[in-house]
Amino acid sequence: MTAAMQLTNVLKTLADPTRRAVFERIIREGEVAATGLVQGSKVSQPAVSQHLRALRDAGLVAERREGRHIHYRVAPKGLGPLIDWLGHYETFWAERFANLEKLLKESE
Amino acid sequence: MTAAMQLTNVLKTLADPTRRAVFERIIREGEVAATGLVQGSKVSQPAVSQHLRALRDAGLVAERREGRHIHYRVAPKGLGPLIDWLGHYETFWAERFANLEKLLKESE
DNA sequence: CAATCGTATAAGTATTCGCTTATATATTCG
DNA sequence: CGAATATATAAGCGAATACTTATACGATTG
Repeated sequence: MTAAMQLTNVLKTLADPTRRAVFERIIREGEVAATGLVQGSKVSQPAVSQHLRALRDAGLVAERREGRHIHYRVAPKGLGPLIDWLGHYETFWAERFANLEKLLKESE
Repeated sequence: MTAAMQLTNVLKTLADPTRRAVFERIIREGEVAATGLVQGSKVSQPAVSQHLRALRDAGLVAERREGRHIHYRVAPKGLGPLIDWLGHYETFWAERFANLEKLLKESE
């Protein structure tokens, strides 16, 4: 799998708002079982399960089985393709947009 | 339009490899007419035109008319929603993944 | 073992997407 | 004005997407 394909996967996976909401909840809660993610979600359990699979396939989350429960956590390396891509073009934006580092600081 | 919706637009727009390739060419070439982008593209002129519209609608490129030609250039602010989103969750990743700034430096 | 709980998969469907060909809308040139 | 150039829009189509309900699988419990 090329870097471009990985980036495409990450972008496609994060582009869906429902799936991104699941991802953000995992970020905030640290480690959550799928049940916990279904609670408070607008969509059904299978839909959440499908989103979790997509997130895992994209390398954005990892799972840990504990009895009947499967706990999901963020796999920060999954964002690597996105970070790399932004960094790769940073020099082109720097000329007219300061630079990404500065932006990251300002956005906090 | 909420911030989440803008982010969704940016992610969706960049998620298509053909469209992202158009965007990357605009980045590299600085300012290009649509004709130049059609040359060397795998897809037809209308397809390129549709991608350019999507990029403009997402705020990722700006255009400047000059006679019959329309020159496209990157609108760096268009990446704002993406940068902001990454920055917003930076603190959550920092614990286990150093921080985005460091990553950006390393990725050069 | 049987019932139950947590999660995944299967199958079907409506919507969205990216592409094509054909046509329309500027803008310039002779 | 009429022809040519640069770009956009229209219409249609096949593939992908995100959801649903129904069912299967895996692990625990009584």
